[in-house]
Formats: sequence, structure tokens, C-alpha cells
Amino acid sequence: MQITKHFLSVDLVVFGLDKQDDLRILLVKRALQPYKDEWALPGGFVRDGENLEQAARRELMEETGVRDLFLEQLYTFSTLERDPRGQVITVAYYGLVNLKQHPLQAATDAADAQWITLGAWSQLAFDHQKIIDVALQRLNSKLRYQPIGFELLPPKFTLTALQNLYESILGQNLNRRNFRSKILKMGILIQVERQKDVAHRPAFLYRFDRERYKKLTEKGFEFAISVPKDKKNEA
Amino acid sequence: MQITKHFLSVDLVVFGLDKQDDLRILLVKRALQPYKDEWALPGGFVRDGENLEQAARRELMEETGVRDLFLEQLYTFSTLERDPRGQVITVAYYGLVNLKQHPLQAATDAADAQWITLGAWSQLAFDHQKIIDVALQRLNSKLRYQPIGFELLPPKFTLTALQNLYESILGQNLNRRNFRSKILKMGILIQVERQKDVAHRPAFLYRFDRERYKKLTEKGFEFAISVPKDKKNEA
DNA sequence: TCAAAAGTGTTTAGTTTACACCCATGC
DNA sequence: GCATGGGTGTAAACTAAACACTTTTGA
Repeated sequence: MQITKHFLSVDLVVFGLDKQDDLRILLVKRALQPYKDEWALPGGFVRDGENLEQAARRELMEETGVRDLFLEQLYTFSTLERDPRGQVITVAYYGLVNLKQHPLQAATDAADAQWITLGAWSQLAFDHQKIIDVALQRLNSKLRYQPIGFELLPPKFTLTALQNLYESILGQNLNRRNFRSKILKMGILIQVERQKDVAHRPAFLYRFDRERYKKLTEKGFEFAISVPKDKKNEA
Repeated sequence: MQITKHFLSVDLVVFGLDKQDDLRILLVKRALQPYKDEWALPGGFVRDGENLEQAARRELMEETGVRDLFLEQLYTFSTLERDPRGQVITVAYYGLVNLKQHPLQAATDAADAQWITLGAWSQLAFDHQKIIDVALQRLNSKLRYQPIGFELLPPKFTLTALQNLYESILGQNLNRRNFRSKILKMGILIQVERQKDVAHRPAFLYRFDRERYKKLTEKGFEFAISVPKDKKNEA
């Protein structure tokens, strides 16, 4: 039997939070056919001699300038018709960055790279909308059971910023006092200093204590943010 | 730039429970080089014109005779050295079956297919041990948050069988009364009839009510089996 | 009548939820 | 002094955990 080879690409769904704590996704405008001039996820073909994660990081760097970020494999999409050029199997990754600390610089491959607010696009190339849907679902459920939200924040952050992040992504309001006491009781945050120059009582800044978290998980600790059951449809 | 194509395979980690409620994995003895005569996961190269899940089901059928099973994508492995023949990227799937209802019939590709108890092998071909490790982790966490355990049982089962399954896979004993009341309170099991011809008080048989579960999840219900925190190391 | 597994109720501890007021700062 | 967001305690409701004895059947 003849063993056939396949076109293999990677695509990246990179999330960031803007100043209004709205979720944005890093998109690029395609410079080439097919789907020329349409918005698409950063990504491209896997080269010989690199593994998938290397390919993903390389493509992201080339097309947007974003590097050194939290990145995890999402899912591998193989629908036959997903690319008009023929069967292209794509391994999707999702990434999380602190938007301010990852400046964009669109390069050769893509004409333009931008952080675009969720839903603020009309149509995307290929099946990229589908990929984003899967990534959003994954982000949603991961956020509740693993401390990955911190990846979207600067190293030092206020509890309010953290709560806003959760509310924005989970799509529902959380009670302030409950959220604060729950997350503080976990013992994975370190209070570092106070805010300065804000026109209200300055908040404490915290940083996520990765080491402590690792130790706690070894002892059976499980990170979890519970969301009230009834109000799944609130803002 | 030259776009290169890649070798793409699928591999399957199919779980079943034996009569002692021990977890087994479906392995095949390789008929061809490399790793000839060693145990390996069922799997093989993806063909033109089929998607990944089709390839997975086809290979499983060809090599073991097992078909019509619960199957989900696990992870895509791309380590450069994972195949001595050169870079082969493999998309792993994991499956769950009721062992008795899925008879084996090894065919052309694999010399032999067998259900082998966890850890009862010494060495596996390629990086298949690694793939199994990832599948086990996934099974563990999925079992707690999604009602996939039923896939390992016959359509009608006793609560004790269900509990044994959980204890076996989670690696820890659960309190019988708490387990029963919790799972019954969910309202996703239908009592159907009683056991017969057993040398003890006959138990009720139940079946999993998929429709009801679907409806409940739409209303915000979340399946969860909690495990006592302290005793993570019990049998 | 014995062995073997099925079945069941209640109390306690812990967690989650809901709720309202005062505090510190810049302008 | 006012607007803005920061910070806190407690009671009620719910859920999880721990626990031992009786029932039903076949052999």
C-alpha cells in the first residue's frame, strides 16, 4: 500500500484582555490567496524538522511578533473541505498573553495583525470561526479548574482586575466578597504592594505564587472557581 | 518556500473493564518492522480522503475488529524522534468500550490483538507508553466531570458495578451510601429491573438516561463525582 | 443457616451563598 | 467634600462526609 503524506498546518487562537477587560483575539489579514485580505488566525505550514509547538511559536512570531507566551495544544481539525486547496490538517493551539506586554509587529507573511474584540469581525478565513469557538469553550472550562487566568494579567494585579477577568470570560457576575475570600483562602497569591496615583482608595497588588501552587497541587489541592448555578445567563 | 508534506498516523488507546473491574487496554502485536513482534497501540497511517476519526475507526476495525465505540481525540504527538523511520506525527484517540460486547478479531495488519491489564506489559513500541499515560490522565479527570463511565459498562448495570468502575479508575475507595445517593439524586439513571440468579440479594439494574442528561445540562446541571481530599493514595 | 452483596437514614462538618456599610485616595 | 473603587463579617442554606445495621437471595 502506498503511504501518502499530508499537508499539516498550525493555527493559533491567542487571547488577550484589553483595558475594558474585554477579551480580544489576535488576528491577521491574509496577504495571499486563498482568502486574501480576509481576517484569519495566525498560523501556517509545519516545516520539516520542527515539532508542532515549535511551528506554532515560529508562525506566531513571524506573523505578529508575539513571543514567549503561555501556549497549549487545543485540537486537531481534519475536515476534508476545510481548505479549498485540498486536504490540510491543522493542529490548533490556544495562547494567553498580557496584551500590553506583547507588542505587535506584523511581518512578511501577514499584511496586518491586530487584537480584535470577540465578535467584532464578520467573517473569517477557512474554518477559523469554528476553531475559535472550540478555543473559547476550552478557555471557559479551563479557567474554572486551573489557574491560567493569571497569564492574561500583568505580573502584579489587583483582585478587582482578576475578578473582572473571570466575569468577562465566564460571562457572569461574581459576588465580590465571596470571590475575594475564596481566592485568598487558597493561599496562592502573594500581597506585594499598593497601587499608587489612583483617584480612589489604592488597592493591594498581588502576584501569583507558582511555586506554592505547585506544592499545593502535589498535596491534593484543586483550584476551582465555582459559579452560581442559576444565573448562567447574566452579564 | 517549499511546502513539505508529513507522515500522519493515528493511534488508539481503547479502555475496557474486565470481570475483576480492572482496567485493560487493547494492544496489538506488531507484524511488521519497526518494533516487529512488540506490543503497540492499534493505529496506522491516515489515508487520502479520510478525516482523522475515520482513519482511527478504520484502523481499529482492521487491526482488532472492534467497532462502534465511544471515541474522542486525545492529543497530537510530534516529537521528532518518536518514530525511527523519520518524523511521523500521530493523532491519538482514546476509546471506551464494554469489553464483553466488543469481541476481538485480529486481522491482516496485526498479528495479534489482546486486552492487556494496565502495567502488565514490559515495553511498548514507539512512544506508546507516553500516549497511554496521557490517556489515563485524561480518563481520570474526564470521569469526574462527565458521564463517560457508562461507556465501559453494559447497557444495564448495578450501582455496585458503577461504583467499582469509579474506584478502579480513580484509584480510591468511595463511600457506598454517599456514592449511591449522589448518583441517584442526579436523576440520570433509570431503574429497569432486578438481577437474577445471584447468590445474594439481587440488585436493581439501571441504565443511563442520555436524553435526560442532555436536557439537564442545558439547564446548567453539571455532572460531578467528588473524591475525598485527604485520601488520594488509597486503593 | 450461612455467605455474600444490596440497600438504607441521620448527624456533623464544611462550603457556598447572599447581603450592606465604612475606608482611603485624587481631584 | 465628593466621586470612585477598595475592603470587610456574618448568618442561612446547602452539600459532603462519616457512620452500622437489616434485607434478600442461592447454595
